[in-house]
Amino acid sequence: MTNTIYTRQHIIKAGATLEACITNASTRYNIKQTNSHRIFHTKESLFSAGEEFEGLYILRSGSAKSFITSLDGDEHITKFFYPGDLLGADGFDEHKYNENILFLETSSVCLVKESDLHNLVKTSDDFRSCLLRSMSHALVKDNSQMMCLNTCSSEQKVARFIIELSEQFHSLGLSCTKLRLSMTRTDIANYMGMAIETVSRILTSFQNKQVLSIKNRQLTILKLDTLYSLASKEQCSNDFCANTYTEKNIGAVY
Amino acid sequence: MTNTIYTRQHIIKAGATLEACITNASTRYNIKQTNSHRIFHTKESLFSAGEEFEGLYILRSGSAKSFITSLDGDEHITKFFYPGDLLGADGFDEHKYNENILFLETSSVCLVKESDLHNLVKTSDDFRSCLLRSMSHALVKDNSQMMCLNTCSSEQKVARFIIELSEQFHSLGLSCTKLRLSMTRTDIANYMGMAIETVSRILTSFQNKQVLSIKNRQLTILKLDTLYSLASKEQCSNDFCANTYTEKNIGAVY
DNA sequence: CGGTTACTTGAGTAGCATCAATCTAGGTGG
DNA sequence: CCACCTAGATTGATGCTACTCAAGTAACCG
Repeated sequence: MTNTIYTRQHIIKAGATLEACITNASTRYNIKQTNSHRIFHTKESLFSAGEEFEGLYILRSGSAKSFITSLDGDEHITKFFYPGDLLGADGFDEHKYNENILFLETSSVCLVKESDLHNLVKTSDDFRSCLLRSMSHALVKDNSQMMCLNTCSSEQKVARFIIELSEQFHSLGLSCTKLRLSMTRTDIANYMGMAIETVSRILTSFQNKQVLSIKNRQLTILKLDTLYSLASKEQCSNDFCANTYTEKNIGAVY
Repeated sequence: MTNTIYTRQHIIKAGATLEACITNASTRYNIKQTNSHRIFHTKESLFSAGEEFEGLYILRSGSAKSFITSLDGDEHITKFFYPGDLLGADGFDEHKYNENILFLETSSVCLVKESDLHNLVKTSDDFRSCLLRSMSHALVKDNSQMMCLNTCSSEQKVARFIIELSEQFHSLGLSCTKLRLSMTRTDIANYMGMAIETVSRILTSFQNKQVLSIKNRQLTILKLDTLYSLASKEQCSNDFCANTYTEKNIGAVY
């Protein structure tokens, strides 16, 4: 049964299910399963924009980032990936990958070759549903990310980023309050469309508010509910935002 | 043969091809074709977020916008649609539509019911490829839109918006220099993440620079190449941006 | 342990949003 | 057919968010 109740984090499930589907369907419909597993290390590349599309990858462990490059050479991070996530779905378009994937830590992936993919889509109802759902979910996430980029203040952006991460970790069965960031501050800033100094300042202000504590890459969320209210729009209008830059001056760490 | 050479605008082709695929495949594989055609008028809604997913729509004529609503009720336009575009692909995710679609003018659509969709994907190689390509292309476009929102100045955003529109029109066989905007300035501002006043000011500045002329919704591009350079990053750094707000004061319309 | 990369903090300012007022066009009803 | 009304668009003045530049500190790696 694939009729699970779908939550906000279900891309993970969909991803996990995808892999299950592959195993199931391969044996059931007697499809020669050629999906290979590989391990990569920090800063290694899975593929780059322009390379021939070979199939989809499922991230099994670790984490990665995808980025595209503008004509003038600067890079923009489009997404961070965690176990269960699908990599390379943008490759169907022109039959070559559209983005670059770099691993943020030691990670393992599993390749589903294009030919297998088509067989699986044809024969397995589960797999077909999973794949469509997974790509569809990516579109949904893109929309909400775009809305955030367009309408959120920097403070809200950082709060949202941390919450998203926390939920992601939670859905993977990890702690949602104690997390290790696998990306740099620069990566976060780039992804969220802000200056690295702003990210740093806001994280410091969150620490001053006792909302979280962060040392290097080790993040502990102290007040999850406050973080949520910082991420929502109404909350911000009066005090919080204004204080981000000035609170040191009025000297208060209540 | 679906192995066309893919250009920037090929989502149109893919959309068009999609429809062709449906017709072909339906007759060839004897699939009961239940896709219905309907006509909508300005400001009418195709579906709203949360409604049960029934299938995909292909826009045949006219134009539409999609938007999502945040918790505090404000709306954010996520995309504009033109003939050939696929509507509702985000519905696979939770089996309900995720966004709202409103038509910007009198338009017609064609529904491909979910059941038909699955049959087509199973039986028709062409249709399957088209669908995957189409969804994949949406992901690619999202990425470039996000990069634009994150890194472009307001001037670049407006320039890019117009160029995108021009290319869209061109790929539809219409003039790429004389176009009628089907959306309001407010819509453009919302989509591009800026204030409506800023959009208006920049359009005025483009007119002063003789790059384009715009009267109400009727836009004529006078210098396409200049527009392209305004949209690229390097160009902006020195003169143009600084002058956007001040050029009137120094009084010059060279 | 020197060199590089990552991060923090401060000061100054530009770009753009906001507020407010005016203008225009399209639609409606008397 | 004209006067009115409302939504859409323009233009100006002002202020704030967040970027840039700059300098210093901390962590990491060979």
